[in-house]
Amino acid sequence: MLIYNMIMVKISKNINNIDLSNLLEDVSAAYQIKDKNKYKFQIIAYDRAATAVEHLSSEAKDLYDDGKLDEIPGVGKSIAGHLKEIFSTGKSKHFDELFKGIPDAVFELLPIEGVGPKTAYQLVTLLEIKSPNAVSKLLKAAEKGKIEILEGFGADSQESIIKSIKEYSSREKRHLLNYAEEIASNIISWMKEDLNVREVDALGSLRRKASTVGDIDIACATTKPSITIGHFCNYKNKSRILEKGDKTASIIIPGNIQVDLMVCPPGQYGSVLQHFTGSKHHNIALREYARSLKPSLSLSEYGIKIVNSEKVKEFENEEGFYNYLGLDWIPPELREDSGEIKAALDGKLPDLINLSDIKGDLQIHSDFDTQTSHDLGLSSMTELVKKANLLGYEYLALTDHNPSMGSHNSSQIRSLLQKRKEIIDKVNYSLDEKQSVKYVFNSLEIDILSDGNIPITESCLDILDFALVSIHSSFKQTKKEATKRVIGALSHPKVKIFAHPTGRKLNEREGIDVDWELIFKFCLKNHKYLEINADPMRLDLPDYLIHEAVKMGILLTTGTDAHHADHMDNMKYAVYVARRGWAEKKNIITAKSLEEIKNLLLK
DNA sequence: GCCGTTTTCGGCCCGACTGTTTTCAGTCG
Repeated sequence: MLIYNMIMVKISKNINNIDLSNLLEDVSAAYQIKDKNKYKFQIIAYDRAATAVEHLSSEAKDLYDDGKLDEIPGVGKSIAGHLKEIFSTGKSKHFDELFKGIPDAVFELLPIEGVGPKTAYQLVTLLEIKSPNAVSKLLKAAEKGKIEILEGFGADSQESIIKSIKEYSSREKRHLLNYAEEIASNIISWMKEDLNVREVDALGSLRRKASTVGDIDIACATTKPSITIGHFCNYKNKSRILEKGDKTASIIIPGNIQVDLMVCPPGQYGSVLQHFTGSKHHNIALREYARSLKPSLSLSEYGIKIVNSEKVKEFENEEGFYNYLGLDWIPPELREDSGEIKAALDGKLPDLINLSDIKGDLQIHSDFDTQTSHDLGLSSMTELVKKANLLGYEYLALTDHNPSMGSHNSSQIRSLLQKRKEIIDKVNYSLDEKQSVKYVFNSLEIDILSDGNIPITESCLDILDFALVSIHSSFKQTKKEATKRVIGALSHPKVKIFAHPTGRKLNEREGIDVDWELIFKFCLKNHKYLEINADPMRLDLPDYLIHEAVKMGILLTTGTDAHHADHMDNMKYAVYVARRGWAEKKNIITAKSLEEIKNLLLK
């Protein structure tokens, strides 16, 4: 959480969406401190605007430059006016007035779990905590026992503040999807040992297959709720119990990972699944839709009821829940409030791609030594083909990195690639009727240099069936430079695929800043394909860009970027992201047959 | 302050849990 003055310093240069979203959250917090009831709807409005800005697929500053600020859903005339004032003058009179009388330290405390605006304000004023370093000052005060003697606080709340601050400072980043899946599967196995448990599922962002997962959510249908909650709290690997009630419980496991459990009788499992899968925004939109029906309906984890009535209709499964609202069942990956409710109402939900549709893997690294500056693969071409057969693929592409430019001249590169081609040809000759694999593409993953050139001559490119290009350096170029760079590299006729397009690494670095609309148009016109990289650390293209690409009719490919035969099992992660981007079988070239894909890649 | 398959006015998602309280406010998801 940034404080207003710190943001103001940045504004004169370039304020990004995260800063802006934090600012709007601070405005909401300020209203909550001033008068929660009086400003009830302003609070809702600013919270929504904050979320909307956070989830924008383009920078708010760019929208401002184009005069499109008030096109953001949830940002109306008033808020757009304040933002315009900030973008043009560096400050907002209205916000200045609002923040008057609220110490900066208050906003510093808001990220602490369990400390909201009111509590933060109480603590800061009663203990006279000053910015900066308000969090560590609060911790010191707590450890000296200064909180428990304050009115409205006690020993328990003091203890929980201490624990929260310690967790907050050592708080792990969000977890990668594959790691979260592993943790969840251990806990699900544990829950199945309780014989009262009828159903158990991982929910929340994990069930929606988001790229990163914060808390792990689990739901259980059980005949004996209290026993099941107790069993959960006895999980052998827990660090501590965060809370334990009749219907929910939360524990912390090593690594500071929070696991939440919700239990219910089997007859309510459908509504519990729905509720706990979220997303929060999907649920809010769904409830608003339900309220707009006649008669007006109210949704909760217990089921559906007519507003102001008592009787709740229960659902054993989710299909029943959605159908009761006149909607098709919505796959969890789509539940982000990005048009899925309207589509479900109109019977126009996409027929999402499945892992079983995938017929090949178009990014794999072998152990052939291309004398590259990047990592070599660890498995031989034969091992990789064997694995592809196990997966039932029709084809795969060997896409080793290009030879390093510093230590090779053009003719050395040429002879290296010629030798490699002969080996791949032999592998192709060795394929027979008994194998599912019919063809191994001779390809290469080539660096895009910072000026948009590639370190391979046209005559070397001719040795290949086709090439991938990707960015491994100079991530901080301006949007204009980077866009030109990418289009330059994609312009070679042999180059067909733009691999891990943003170059992001989850929890490590942001991707490049480019004009995606321009690049998408170029790909569409020139028959270039955007990769969905399955490496759990990349998942690149990201889901929201896939959605944009799908809407434009651009074809995408999937590749695991495997550097070992075992990594080829990661294809499911590419499919998850593709589904989150509304991709159908027809949008993905690796769902096409060998003959079809040859037409796309070799022409 | 936002917004429209009910609306340009009159609504605005829903409930669990905790701590400090004697009936509820704050926080969270």
